[in-house]
Amino acid sequence: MFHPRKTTFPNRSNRFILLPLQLSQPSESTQAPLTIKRSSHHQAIRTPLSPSQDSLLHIANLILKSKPEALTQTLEKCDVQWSPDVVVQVLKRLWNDGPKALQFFESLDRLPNYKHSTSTFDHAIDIAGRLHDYRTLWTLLSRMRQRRLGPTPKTFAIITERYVSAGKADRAVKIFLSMHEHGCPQDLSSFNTFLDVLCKSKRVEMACSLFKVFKRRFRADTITYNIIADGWCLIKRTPKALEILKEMVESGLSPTLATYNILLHGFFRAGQIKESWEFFAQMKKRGCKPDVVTYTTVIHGFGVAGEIEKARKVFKQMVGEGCLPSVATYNALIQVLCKKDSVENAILIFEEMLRKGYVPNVTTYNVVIRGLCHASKIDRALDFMDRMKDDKCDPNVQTYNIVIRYLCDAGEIDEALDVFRKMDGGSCLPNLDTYNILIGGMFVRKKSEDLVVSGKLLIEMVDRGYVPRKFTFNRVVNGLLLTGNQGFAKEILRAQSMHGRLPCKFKL
DNA sequence: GTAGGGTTAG
Repeated sequence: MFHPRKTTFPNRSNRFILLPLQLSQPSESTQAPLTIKRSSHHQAIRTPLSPSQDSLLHIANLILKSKPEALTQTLEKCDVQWSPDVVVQVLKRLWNDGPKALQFFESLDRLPNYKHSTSTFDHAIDIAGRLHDYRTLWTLLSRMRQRRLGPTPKTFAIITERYVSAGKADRAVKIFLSMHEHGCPQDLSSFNTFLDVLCKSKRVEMACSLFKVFKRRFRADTITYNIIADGWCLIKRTPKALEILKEMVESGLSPTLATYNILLHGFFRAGQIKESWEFFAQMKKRGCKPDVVTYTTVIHGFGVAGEIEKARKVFKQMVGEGCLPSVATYNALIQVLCKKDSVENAILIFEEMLRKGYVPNVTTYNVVIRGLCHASKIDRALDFMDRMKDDKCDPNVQTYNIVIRYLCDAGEIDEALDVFRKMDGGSCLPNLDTYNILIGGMFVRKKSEDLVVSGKLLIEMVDRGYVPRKFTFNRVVNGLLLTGNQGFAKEILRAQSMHGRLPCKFKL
């Protein structure tokens, strides 16, 4: 499944706004891509600022609407000084339309005054990998090398992650081990990154064997051991994590606070609540001062286990012990209140965090919105979504997915479609989950017109590089046939044979 | 893009 990588934009809202002003301002002065302003003469006036979100949105929409053959022309006509920074931002906006993003990347190469950078190549390689288009991926890599722009260790982190998440972990190991043949030597940090990629995809056994073979060659450090321990914790095998940490100490490396936080989280994840509590107590007793990550782990862990009072108590305690909660701490508390207490109590905490000067981020809003939807208060959830826009915290694809899912479940299909339409003209393109949720919703009312919409959505998602499951495909085609839409059903089947990407099962 | 906390329900 496709999961967009975390954005690399500075996370403004995660900062505690009572900090001195110069600390809470992300420094943007070092990069100065150009932005567009139109005078009354429709002539572009360029000012040395990054393009505004609005103009990026405008550019992304132009690209989405443009036919592939006209794309270079469209780009020439854009009143933008193309620079790698601007291109990366546009590629991020086109993230959920991989084929378009790659067309955009290619068209730029035909512009006389623009040259791709290491970073734009990395993004294009990432997108090709996500589309499982490995031929394009390796072509891009060799072009990158010809132009002396890489590949860098980051490029290989991207490639190996794409292979692992496509279920090709063995191939990823070979690629990692052959990095040097592509002009990129391995070192400890690329080794650590690769082990982390394997662990995060739950290929912990494989990571561990690789670790055993190469730990001496790469001189495994604390971070290596932490990565492997966290891997075992992720699959709830805390005894294996403890084993690794024992080995770590024997090899002369000292655990850090991160090590303890990993283990603490592991106990909670494995449902070993008693062990978690004892471990947390031991940490404090032995003078290992918990930090905000430790407290957030404990609050979330107790909450998930249904121990709301304990979670609240720890939240109160942390301030007394000289540790201020972060936005993530609030998010953890709000989430567990939604789940195990009530959304009303969660909103009280949300309001408390505002009073104390914290700036909620998109996760905060998503947690509250989900809580409201879950309590069948969809109208209030929609109010919160509007409020996000006012608070300069744009809804992301998850926000839309939550609301669309609950609207479909409640049978409010027209409202769900309304929200969906807002996405396309908006800042965020639908992802695979969005299409699956909405196509499923088109079967709720058993209306012929809904099935036509489901067919259009199916075609659109394929155009954007998503592969529907066989189940989805058959369901839509069958639905169309059963509601007298034979013509459209045939059209979809024809598109299927042309694309060759759709699952092939259905025969007329 | 060398590690640790917060976003889905079933």
